[in-house]
Amino acid sequence: MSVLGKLRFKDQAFKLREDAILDATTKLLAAKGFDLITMDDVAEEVGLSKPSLYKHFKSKEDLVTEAMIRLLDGALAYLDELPAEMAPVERLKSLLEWALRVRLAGGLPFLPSTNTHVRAVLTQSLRYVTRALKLNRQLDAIVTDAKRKAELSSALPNDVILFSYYARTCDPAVEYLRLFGKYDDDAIVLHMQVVCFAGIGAGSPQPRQPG
Amino acid sequence: MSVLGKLRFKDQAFKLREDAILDATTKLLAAKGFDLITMDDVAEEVGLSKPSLYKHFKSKEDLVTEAMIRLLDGALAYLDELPAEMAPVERLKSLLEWALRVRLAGGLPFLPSTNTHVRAVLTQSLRYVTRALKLNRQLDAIVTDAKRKAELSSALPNDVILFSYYARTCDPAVEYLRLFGKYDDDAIVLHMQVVCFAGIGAGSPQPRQPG
DNA sequence: AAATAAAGCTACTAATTGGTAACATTCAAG
DNA sequence: CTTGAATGTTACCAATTAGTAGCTTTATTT
Repeated sequence: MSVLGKLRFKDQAFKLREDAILDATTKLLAAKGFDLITMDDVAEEVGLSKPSLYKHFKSKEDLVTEAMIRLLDGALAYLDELPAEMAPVERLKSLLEWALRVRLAGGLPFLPSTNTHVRAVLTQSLRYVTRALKLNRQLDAIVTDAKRKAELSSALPNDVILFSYYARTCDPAVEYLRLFGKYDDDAIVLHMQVVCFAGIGAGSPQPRQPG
Repeated sequence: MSVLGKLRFKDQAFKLREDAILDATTKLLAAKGFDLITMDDVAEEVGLSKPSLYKHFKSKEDLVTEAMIRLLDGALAYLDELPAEMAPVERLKSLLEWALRVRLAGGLPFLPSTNTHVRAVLTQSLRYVTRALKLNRQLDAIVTDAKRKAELSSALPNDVILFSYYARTCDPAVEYLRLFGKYDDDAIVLHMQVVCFAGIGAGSPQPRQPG
């Protein structure tokens, strides 16, 4: 094992620890939300002392921002890996399903929904904003394509569709159905897809078979 | 002016102060959220010292619970005053419009959407839970009626419809469209109604003319 | 083995927050 | 006018939290 190998091992250990911290942060953000999560919580969840976290992240805000950046990267990667021949509306449905399943597994939506404080923090990060704009551009293009193919409502402006779509990825109805309903994850995802694309009004629901 | 009149005047002053406190609380809850709102904030907004708030409410939780109860009472009252001959789906649309306009005016949705901490606090109050269940029963009956009249999707279970409906009353897309779009309140309400009842997919939108 | 560097922790600091004690002011009763 | 009650405030308390100083432990280098 060469010196280079040893250095890599140490770097790997550092990275592993960093990922463990980010995992714990994501889990706690989903459970408690940004305003109630504490660095003590994260430290305890990882199994380190609080000051040790500051070897990896310079502040709580830095930590949360990096966790959210990782989520956005996940969504961008997911979009990238969808088959090129997939119809635009199917892309949107697939990403929505992915996001909902992440949430049902205890994860976070890839965009913060309502917390103005989080938003203020995140928009201070160029790395975060760059990714969010990239994702938005890609989804906007997909929406435009889907409209052209009569897959999405042409009566709704793109930004209305996009913001509503984002809101469906973090729809609180998911938690309520989980807590108070009798549905498994597949059923919840299916219903949420219907609600997103066909609404709750009378019409022809367009269910997508769960993957 | 009789002694009784004086007592009533004092009671009125007390009630006026209490309403001012609740107004301030509602405004701050909408702006900062439950976890970031402080009693100092409320006191400053009202123009009293913090300890004075405790003459009216025994804790921060009591204050917030009463503010939310007042909102629920508002929603129940609004439902009550709708014309008896109004179609069920129109009732739902009317209440959604009311809720959205309240929010666009700086107010709060009548049900908390995602904050588990708020929910835990509110469910400790019998007065709150009683009202929430009452509203839910009324809306469930309306949904059942609307389904019978083929106004709502019969493919979606009632609770899916209801939780989605509640989520639309606090849809974060409203804030985003307000912040980043070029829409006035009427347009936002109209779009949100379409998104709620017809979804974002291709179909026949069922716009309701803004009142 | 000794010295140095890196990693990790205990103990601490400053600031904030919900709520209270004690004091001050205003109002009402005698 | 004096006294007591009611209302309101300043100052304070205890607990919590982000972040840091200084100490300890572990790993690496000489």
